[in-house]
Amino acid sequence: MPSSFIQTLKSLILDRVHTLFDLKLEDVAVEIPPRPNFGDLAFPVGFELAKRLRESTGQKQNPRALAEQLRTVLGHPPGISKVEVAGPGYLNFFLDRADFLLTPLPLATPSATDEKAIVEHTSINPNKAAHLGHLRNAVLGDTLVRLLRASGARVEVHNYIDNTGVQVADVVFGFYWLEKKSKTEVQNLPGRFDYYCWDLYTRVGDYFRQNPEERLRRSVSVLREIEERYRPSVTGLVNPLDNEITGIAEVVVNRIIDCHLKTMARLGIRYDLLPRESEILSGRFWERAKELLQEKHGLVVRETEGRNQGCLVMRAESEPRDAPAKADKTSDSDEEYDQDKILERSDGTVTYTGKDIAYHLWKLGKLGKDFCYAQLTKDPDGQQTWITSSIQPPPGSPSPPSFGGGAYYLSVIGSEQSYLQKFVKQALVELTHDPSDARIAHIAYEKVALTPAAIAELGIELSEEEAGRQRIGMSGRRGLGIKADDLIDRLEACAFEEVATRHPELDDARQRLIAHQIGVAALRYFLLKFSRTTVIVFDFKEALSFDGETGPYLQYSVVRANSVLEKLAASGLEQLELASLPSEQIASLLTGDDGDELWGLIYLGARLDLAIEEASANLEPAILAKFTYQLAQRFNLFYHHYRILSEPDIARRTLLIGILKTAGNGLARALEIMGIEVPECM
RNA sequence: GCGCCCGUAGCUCAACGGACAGAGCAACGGACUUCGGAUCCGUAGGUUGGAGGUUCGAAUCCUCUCGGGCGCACCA
Repeated sequence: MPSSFIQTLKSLILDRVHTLFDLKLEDVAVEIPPRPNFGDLAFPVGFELAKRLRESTGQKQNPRALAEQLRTVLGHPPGISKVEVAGPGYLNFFLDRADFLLTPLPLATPSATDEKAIVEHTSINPNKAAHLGHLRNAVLGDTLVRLLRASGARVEVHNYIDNTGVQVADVVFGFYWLEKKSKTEVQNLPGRFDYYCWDLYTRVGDYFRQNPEERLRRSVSVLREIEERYRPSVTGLVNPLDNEITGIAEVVVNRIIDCHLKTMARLGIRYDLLPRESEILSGRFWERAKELLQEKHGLVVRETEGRNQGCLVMRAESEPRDAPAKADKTSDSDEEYDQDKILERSDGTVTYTGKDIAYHLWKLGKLGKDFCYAQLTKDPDGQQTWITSSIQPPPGSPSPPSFGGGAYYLSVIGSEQSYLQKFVKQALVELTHDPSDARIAHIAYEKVALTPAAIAELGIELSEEEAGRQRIGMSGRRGLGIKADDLIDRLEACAFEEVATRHPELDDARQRLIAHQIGVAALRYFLLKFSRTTVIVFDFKEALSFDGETGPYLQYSVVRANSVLEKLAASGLEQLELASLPSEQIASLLTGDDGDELWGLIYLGARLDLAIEEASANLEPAILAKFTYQLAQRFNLFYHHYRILSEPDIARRTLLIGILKTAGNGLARALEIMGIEVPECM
């Protein structure tokens, strides 16, 4: 694999440092200088050298003088026009602009391997409509997938379905006891099923707040019943549909999954596999995982006394493994917490953490078990989505691809679950003997919150305490949130209004397509521009805006570039290949103030690969989002500053067109990774 | 009590330990007889919550402190 241009320069510097100062540095820092007159690549190597030489010789050295010494032995690296020493000890490299434009040097190289990555995202409880908080998860996850694929990785996308949890049980309780509906009635309920469940779920929550004893008697029994159905017994599996309660659960889950997939498809988000929790139970994944865990001495313990008596627990890292549970744990007061994590309850059932460990072992191909699969959907473009199944597929069914067995995995899960995920990761790292635990990652992100004002706008009442707070997190449990489809509808409606007035000549279908593309761009960029650790405080005005730092602004830039190219093609103007120009001519056009400005755009566009690399390495799509916006700004400046079609000088015009194409292509590529389409016009 | 995240312009957010802390929004003032103004330019706005420390260099790392969020279930 060819190493990147930056890597080559680094090696050169390290080599010269070695011969000149007899010093072996492992690496040397590189940065993009803050101002163009500082060159294109800066190495603050003088400082590092001074420090290291002082450590080894005890003598103080001048960083700038050291950089100067280094400069004299660098020679003339290919692609570099000059090297300057600047500031208190920087080594600044100036790229050969014309050469670079004609044959761009690779600033970053894709870290392509043949290994399979498994990315899990979305994973919404299948009992209600998706809200904006869920969209943040899905858009982050989907963009990570696209980002990894852009760096050449093989990625398998999972959307985990917790079809046996309390949330589903609560809605089943609502249908069965509050509404007295039959399985068939639930199946045939007309209208938006996910919206119906959204309201029902809220009503169930209210009901349980008023009748707490009902929760214990009814809902928990529903939960147990659902779990029982999927737990293999000596008589084998029971068909869940045979029973009214589990039948309702099955219907709810299937109908909601269908809604969620449709919602996500609007944003261009798809999945390869939907692993269901029921199959983790019926496939006895936990039993196998438990065996593996117990083979590791001291990793898990069956408590014989204390508050966790009878449970299988995993010791917190902070506590010594072999130590018995603290004696005073029975007398724990309210303010003292037990750090250990229960994996198996005293009644023998497994907790979420236990199931998650088993599931993730399977993801890495370390469980020694597999699911059965059924094809769920097949799109016209051939893309298939599969779902796990409790039964062997009938003969003649399409055979599934090989799922699981990834070299590593990334799970997009809210940061409020960090504590839990720490245990999952700890278990996984121990069981897989993989010291590179960075590749088993919980991608934590913060929630989308609402202001009390926005909640009031939704017509939801708050307690006095909450109304005084600055922001309140979305909660499906309380029906507190912006429903995903509502927001997408609103965005598309706003965009449609604009498109219809700007382009009355287009037919309705095309107007709607463009409005859809713009709405999705606004939403996806809005969710991506914040770094993962930032709590997004939702603001209608900001989210519905198409001006400034928004997705539509990015699209508009590409549309402008495309429009110039169309006009150019139609104009019959004489066109030359950029490569046909003498490089001295290009060089002179890229000199001076004008040249600096043009070069700035060329060089920024070339750094897209660096941004992609950085975003992948940090698993932070916001890095790419911010970069793309910067590139679009720069492009718009260029667009405004230079008339391309009316440029009389053909050499200059050729250069401008070349730059426009490069920048436009770069922007389009970045948008593709963010899942944003380029409309035909805007 | 313990753990994690966050305090940067009026508001919302950026800034691999590097050179003078940058954008958008809001405000105000401008832009060629348009390759489309969903654009561009300018003005104004900052002791990076506070105090110490490490470093040639700190918004960034360490300690303390103040303020906010989230966790710490035989729920997920």
